[in-house]
Order: sequence, then C-alpha cells, then structure tokens
Amino acid sequence: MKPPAAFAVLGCLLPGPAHGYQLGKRLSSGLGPIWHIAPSQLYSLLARLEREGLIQGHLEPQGARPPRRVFSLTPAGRHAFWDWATSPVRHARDVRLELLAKLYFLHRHAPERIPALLSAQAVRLARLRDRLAGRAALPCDDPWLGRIAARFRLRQLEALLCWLEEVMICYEKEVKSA
Amino acid sequence: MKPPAAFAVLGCLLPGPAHGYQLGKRLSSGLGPIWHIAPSQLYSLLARLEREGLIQGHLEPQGARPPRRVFSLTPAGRHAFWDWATSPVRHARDVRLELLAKLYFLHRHAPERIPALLSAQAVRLARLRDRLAGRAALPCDDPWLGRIAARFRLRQLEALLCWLEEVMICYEKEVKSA
DNA sequence: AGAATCATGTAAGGGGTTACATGATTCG
DNA sequence: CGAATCATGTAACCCCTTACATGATTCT
Repeated sequence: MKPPAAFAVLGCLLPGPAHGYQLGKRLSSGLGPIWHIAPSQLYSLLARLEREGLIQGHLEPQGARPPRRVFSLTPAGRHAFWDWATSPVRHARDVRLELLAKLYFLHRHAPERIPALLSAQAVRLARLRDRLAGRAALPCDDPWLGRIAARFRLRQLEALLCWLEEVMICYEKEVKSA
Repeated sequence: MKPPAAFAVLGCLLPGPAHGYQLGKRLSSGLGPIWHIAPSQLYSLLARLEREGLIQGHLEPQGARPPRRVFSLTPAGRHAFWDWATSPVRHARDVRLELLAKLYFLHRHAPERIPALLSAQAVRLARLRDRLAGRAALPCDDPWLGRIAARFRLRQLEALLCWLEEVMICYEKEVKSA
C-alpha cells in the first residue's frame, strides 16, 4: 500500500474512532493545505482500508437518522501507520517538471521563444513567492506544520527562481556561441 | 487536455510522422530521464489523441509483416502543442510533500521520533545530492536539457536539505520551550 | 423559509503503473 | 539456435478529480 492519502486517513484515526464525515473534517483542518482529499476519495479509501483489514467499521444507529459507519484502527492498521510515518521517503527518479518538457521542445523547435517563456514564468513565480514571504505560516490546525510547510514552499520557489535565472544565462551562452 | 505526457507525444511528432514504436524511442531518448512514458500508456494516449482530432493515423502496409499505424499531427494538434509549449505552468496549490505529512503526524503523536526521521532523510538526500553533483548532466539526446535538468534536481535537493536543517532547528526550539 | 452543513456515497473519466500476450525479424 | 528488439496492444489496478444524488438537520 503506497498512497500517502491512505496513511493520512489512518493517522487521523489515531486520536480515536470516527465516521467518514468526521475524518473529512480532521483531514482538512489538519492536513488541509498540504494534502486535500475529496469526500469521494475518502469514502473509497475507507472501503479499501477496511477490505485490507487496516481499519474496522461498525454501524452506529442514530435513531431517526440513517446510521453512521464508525471506523477504528485495527492493530494491523496501527502498525502499518507507524511503519510509514517513521521511514524516510524515496526521491522519485523522474524529474517530471512540466516546464522542463516545454523547454526541451522549444529548444529544439523554437529556441527564440525560450526567453519569453522563462520571463513569464519568472514573473508568476516571483509574485507567488512575494505573497508567500508575507505570511509566516499556512493555515492549519497545527501551527508548527503551517510554519514548516510555508518555509518549504518558499525555499522551493526560491530554488526554482534561481534555477530559472541560471537557465536564462545558460541559454544566452548557447545563442552567442551559435 | 492537461497531461504533459500527451503534449510530449505531440511534440515528438513535430519532426514528422511516426508509428508508436518510433515515438516510444523518440520519447525515451529525448525526454528520457525527465518523463518516462510506458508503451501501454503511449498507445492509449495515441488512441485518445486521435479521438480528439489532434493526431491522425493511417495504416502503412509492410508486406509480410502486419501493417504499422503511422501518426501525424493535425493542424489542431499542432496548434494545441504550441499553445501548451509557450504558456507558463501553474504552480500547484497543495504542497503534497509526503515527508510533510509524516512530520505532521509525528509532531502530534510521537514528536520524539522526529529527529530520527529527519536525519535519516537528510542522509539519504545528501547521498543523492553528492552523486548528482558529480555528473554535470543527465543522459539524454539533448545535452542542454540534460544539463538544465541536472541543475534543477541539484538545486531542488539543496533546497530540501536546507529546509530539513531548518526544521530540525525549529523542532529543537519547540522542545526547549516546552 | 431558505441556506448551510451533516452524512454517505455513485459514476465517469483521466493519469499512471505493472504484468502479460503475440508474433515477426535480426543479431551474435 | 537463442536472445534482443521490432511492433502493437489488453487487462487490471491505483491515485485522484469533478460532478451528481439523496435526504436529514440546524442555523439565520
């Protein structure tokens, strides 16, 4: 089982059993700006996690209202969660940066359009960075998470911008040498 | 139509018509380390692109061998490609860094395990960075792409490592204040 | 009374993966 | 002869998204 979303669901059951809607709330208030999970995905994750024995649901009657399905972690689920949470992540092999793909094709078939793309991209990213540099944290339950998430984004954007400048220089050199 | 993979296919038809297998070669030698596309995905993309009128295939008889399907760009496909290639990309709203999710849960339920995770992660990433800093370019047809892709990865890794250090410090501060 | 929100889903589709099937040809 | 590679897919599955359906309750 790979998907972080599934582990996020398990993690949100640590404080205690909950039904789907409650989990949705826990997820969006806690991991909100980091990892959004739509209700439809949540319910399908719950079904799969139950199929796999990592959580267990039982119906809780509600009188007049239709009963809710309350889920709790099984020992296997708890174990899987801690296993995931404490192990470092692998870095993906592919770079998969869309901009890189665009640059590749432009370089081969329309190099003169590279500067326009680079500067348009830089303008956008710089605007984003400035907005982000203003706020110290993203909005979520855990202020620590909000802070480190904001710092992460900021550093990422800065690295991207530096790289864009480097690419511009690198491109100009090529032009001169040709 | 969003997926970069589909545009990569269109882009690989710019030099001229090609059949599926050829396109696979063009893709892997050109965008290889950036954006791998498996044959099965390629053929399904081709089917969709044809359905959408962006490419057009016709059978090319091969004598004894079964005929090949040779695809070429339609005007609509050419237009869609250039539109894509010259417009800046949007930055995703979510942060979606798996490590961030792990840290979130550890912070709430087992903060004492944070240092171990951070340092294990740092060790891994540092090793990767060192390996990458050794080579000047990733292997692909276009040396310029190989160079800028390698530089991008490197800068990204460096930013990640800086951030990890920052998070460590940030965590220690919290511990002291508690 | 009408809007938000509680609460649970289904349906459809796109992006991507791994594994498998099939058969011809060319290279060592 | 056997292995690689040419060449084209199918099947099954996972991740995720948008749109929709349904009906009760609580807030304004």
